[in-house]
Amino acid sequence: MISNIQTLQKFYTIIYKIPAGKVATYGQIAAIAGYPRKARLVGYALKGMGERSTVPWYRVINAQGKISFPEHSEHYSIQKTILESEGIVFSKSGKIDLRKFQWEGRK
DNA sequence: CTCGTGACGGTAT
DNA sequence: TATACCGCCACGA
Repeated sequence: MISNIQTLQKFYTIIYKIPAGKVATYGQIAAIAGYPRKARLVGYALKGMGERSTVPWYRVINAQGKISFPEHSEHYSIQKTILESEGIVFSKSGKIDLRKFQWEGRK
């Protein structure tokens, strides 16, 4: 957990804005929140939130266009399934084409 | 206080 | 395209 509640709220608020059918990267969320180069904080924020949270964490992926979980883990399959149900397409190598699906978010 | 560890990312090779 | 490194930084042992 991150002690700075303000920062957490900022991250969550931004993530809530990602529309279905689009994805954003950890670094992108951090940058929009005003914390460029602090992508890891976003990962920590999501890791620390409970299962019951309604934050669409599954719409956040890494800058390589891939899911940041081991390919055979439970989390991985859940995230991939949800994203595909929203229209996101995965390539053979498990990558998402950010040119097509990345959310062009702004503050 | 030091160290290892990440739901990360940019650069170099 | 694939590794390897390094910067970054909250946390916990």
